[in-house]
Amino acid sequence: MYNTLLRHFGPQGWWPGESKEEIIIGAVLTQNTNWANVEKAIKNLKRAGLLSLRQLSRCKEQRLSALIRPSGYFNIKARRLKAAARFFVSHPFKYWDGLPAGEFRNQLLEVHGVGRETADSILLYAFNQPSFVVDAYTRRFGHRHGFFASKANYEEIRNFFESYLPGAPQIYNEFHALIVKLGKEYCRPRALCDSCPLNKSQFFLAYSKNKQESHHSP
DNA sequence: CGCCAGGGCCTCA
DNA sequence: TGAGGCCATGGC
Repeated sequence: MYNTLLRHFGPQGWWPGESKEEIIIGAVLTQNTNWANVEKAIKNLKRAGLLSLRQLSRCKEQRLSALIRPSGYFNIKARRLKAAARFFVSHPFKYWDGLPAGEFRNQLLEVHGVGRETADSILLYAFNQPSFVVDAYTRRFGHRHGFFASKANYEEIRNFFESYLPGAPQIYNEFHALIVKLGKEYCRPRALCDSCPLNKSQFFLAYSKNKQESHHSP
């Protein structure tokens, strides 16, 4: 499926940010939010010279929330950005060199506003660590293909992908980005299976046949 | 107008 | 542990 998606859509070139710091900031801003809105907030931050964790840690929360208003949840996200900024000021990037990714992940999860997906996005896209990112698109895509139950928990789903994929960050990076692309164009809330690039794959056909035999809905 | 978008925290069983 | 409420803007 990875190869089919890559062939169909081409390399996605993620993360859409230019620096580690911008990726971390974007990971918080994009929580349950359209990326286009995040870009407006990032542009505001850049113009204000605040696209930096050190600057964010010094900025007043109220000023910050005004700047990131277009990204939605601006009061909540201002607080979360401050927390993430403080975290990386007290534990700079170099601090994590050579430390186990699992420990880094646990520390990230302690930060207010950094949950599993945000932590994994930071690990994978800012630090090139092989942690598979599970988002709403991933759940929808995986559930529709019968990989796991719709109510499967985060770690269960992450483990599913990590156990079937080579543990290379570049693969996790590209696959997640491709799943997002698929989720936006085909695997939408109302699924467009007829034109989906995956409905011609050998795996999909075998799966559909299986489903039919066991009387499940498609 | 309603739906949706690259979640996470808090509360309460 | 997990379900449910809450947070908010902007595009279609």
